[in-house]
Amino acid sequence: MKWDELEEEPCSMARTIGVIGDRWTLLILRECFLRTRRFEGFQSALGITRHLLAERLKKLVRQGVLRRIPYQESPKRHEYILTQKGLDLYPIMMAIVHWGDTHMVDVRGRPLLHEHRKCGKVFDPVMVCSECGEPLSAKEVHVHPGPGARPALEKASPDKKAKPKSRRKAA
Amino acid sequence: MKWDELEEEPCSMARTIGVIGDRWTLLILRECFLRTRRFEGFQSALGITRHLLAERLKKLVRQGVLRRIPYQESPKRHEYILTQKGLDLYPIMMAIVHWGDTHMVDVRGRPLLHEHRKCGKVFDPVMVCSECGEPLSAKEVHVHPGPGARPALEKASPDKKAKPKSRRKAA
DNA sequence: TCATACAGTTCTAAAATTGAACTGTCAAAT
DNA sequence: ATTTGACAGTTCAATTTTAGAACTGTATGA
Repeated sequence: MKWDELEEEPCSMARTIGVIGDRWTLLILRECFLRTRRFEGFQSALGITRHLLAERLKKLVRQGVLRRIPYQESPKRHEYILTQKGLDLYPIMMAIVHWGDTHMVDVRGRPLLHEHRKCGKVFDPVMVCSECGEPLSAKEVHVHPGPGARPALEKASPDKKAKPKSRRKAA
Repeated sequence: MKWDELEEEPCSMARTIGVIGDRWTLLILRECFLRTRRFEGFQSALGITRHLLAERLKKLVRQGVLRRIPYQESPKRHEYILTQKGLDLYPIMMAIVHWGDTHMVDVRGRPLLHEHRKCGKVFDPVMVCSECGEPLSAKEVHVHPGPGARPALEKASPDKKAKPKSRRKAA
C-alpha cells in the first residue's frame, strides 16, 4: 500500500493516517500548536533534515492543514499557519500527549502541564460521548457500517466460502 | 533522530510517537480495536508485508501495548491482545477517526458509525477538560513546563545570546 | 567586503519497506 | 500414505525513504 492509496480507503482512520500518520508530520504539528511558524523554527526545534521538512510542509499545505502566507517581501518569506482543518487536529494531539503523560513519563513527572484558561486549572483531556457526555471506553462502543462503507464485495476469490474452520486442541 | 531517541525526549508527544507514530502501527492498532487478534487476521485485513507485521507486533509487545498469549499448543500459536496500556490508546484512535469523519469523507458519508452502548446513540467523541467539563480548543489552553521538563540548557553554542533580530520591511 | 539570517534545493550514503519465496508444525482430505 | 491447506513466522533482493551534509540565492548589518 502506498501513501496515496491510504487516502482512498473507506476508513476515516486510514485517510487521516494518510495525512498525518508519520513521525515527522506529527512532530511538525506539535510545533505548530506551540506557535512555531517558520522554516528555521521547525528545523531547529526538531532537528529534522531540511529536505524532509520542506517535503512535509508542502504536503500539509496541499492537504489544507497549513496555510503558507507571506510575512515579508524581498526576499519573499512565508510562514506556516494552521488552518481550521489543522486546528481541528487538536484533540488528536492532546490525546497523544495524554497517553504519553500516563504511560511514558519518567520519575520526574510530566514534561508539560496544560492549563485551561476558562477554569484556570491544570487539566487532563477526557474524551466523552457527544450525546450523553459520559467518558468513552472501547468496550462501550459498538461499531457499524455507515453510508460510506465499502460495499460488501469480497476481494478474495469467490471460491473461498467460509469452510468450517478446523479447531485444533486448545491450549 | 532515530526511533529510540524519540522515546528519551522530554516530551510526552515525542515519546508516544516513538511507540505508535508510524503508519502501520496505527493501522494494526485499528484492527486490534476492531477485535483482530491473529497474525493472519492482521495481514489479510491490512495487506501489510509479513515481515513488517512481525516487526511491528514484536515492538508493540515489547512496549507493553499488546500481550502475546498462546491460544493453542502444537503447533504453538499466539494471539495479540490489547493490554490496559493499549486500551488506553482508544481516545487517540477515536480522535483520529473523528477528524477523518469531519475532514476526509467523500459524498457518501462516513464509513463507520459509532454507537454508545450506554445511551444507545450514534455519537461523536468530544474532548473536554477534566476539571470543568468544557470542550477544549487549542486557544484556551496555556502550556507550561512541568517537573519533567528539560532543564533550561541551551544546546546551541553559548555565544548565541539572543541578539536583537533584524526586522526587514514587512510584507 | 564579509558574516549572518532565512528558506529552501541538491546530492550521496544509510536505513526502512516491499514483494515474493521459503520454513516448519500440524489437521484434514484424497 | 501422501498431498493440501492453515497458520505464524523468516529470509533475501530490489525499491523507496530518510539522513546528513553541502550548496543556492536574496537581503541585512558590521
